[in-house]
Amino acid sequence: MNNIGDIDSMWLLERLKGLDLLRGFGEWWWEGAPSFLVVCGAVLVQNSRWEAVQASLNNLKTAHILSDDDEQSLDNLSKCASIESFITPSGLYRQKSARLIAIARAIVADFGSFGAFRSEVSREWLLAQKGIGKESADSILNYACEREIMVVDRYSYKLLCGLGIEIEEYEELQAWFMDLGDTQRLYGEIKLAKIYARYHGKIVEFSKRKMSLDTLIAH
DNA sequence: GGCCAGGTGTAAA
DNA sequence: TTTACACATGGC
Repeated sequence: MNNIGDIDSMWLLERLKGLDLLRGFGEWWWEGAPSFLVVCGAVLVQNSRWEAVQASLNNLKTAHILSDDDEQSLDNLSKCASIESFITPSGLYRQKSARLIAIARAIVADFGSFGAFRSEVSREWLLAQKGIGKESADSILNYACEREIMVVDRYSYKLLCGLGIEIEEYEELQAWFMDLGDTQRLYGEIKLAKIYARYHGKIVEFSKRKMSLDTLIAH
């Protein structure tokens, strides 16, 4: 088991520090975030593809359940009996429907509004909701609540595995990448929360395309 | 046809 | 604490 103190890891870290995360290849995820859509997307994307999630979200918008108005969307969803028929494209639709509605109702019950939820919610509260695990919780905290926490996922894990560094434990993997993201503070005016968001997105985009580390660094 | 996708919860050993 | 399995559609 390698760790951040190993020579190979340090070598990698030094090279990745030179990576310009804010330019070149890759897109900003969740343009328009922070939004209640992030909460919905975080659940819908579980074991699914983003393209499928967009189809589900579009169905919910067409049905006038979700819109650009976060408070209205939260209110609408909390009053739904089921959204199964709208979210079939992204799979696991029965449990995702029940869990998303339950989450919306819990937000209303415990915070009263999406705005209050955004500023007051804790990681512990999120993890206590059925259907929200570590990755979904961190996605919501970073993308919807703009907290300084970085999401790690299957791709983050596989990227490091491909380099001979195997870190299975979520928080340990997260700490590894957050150390790296923290070196990007050199971008000054960009908030660290934004840097983490960009970094996670970029890692996924590159990993999906099976690009090498050299390609990642070159872009 | 088989495997995988920006996971999570539950049950059993 | 670890492992196995269900959940379900859609792309390649």
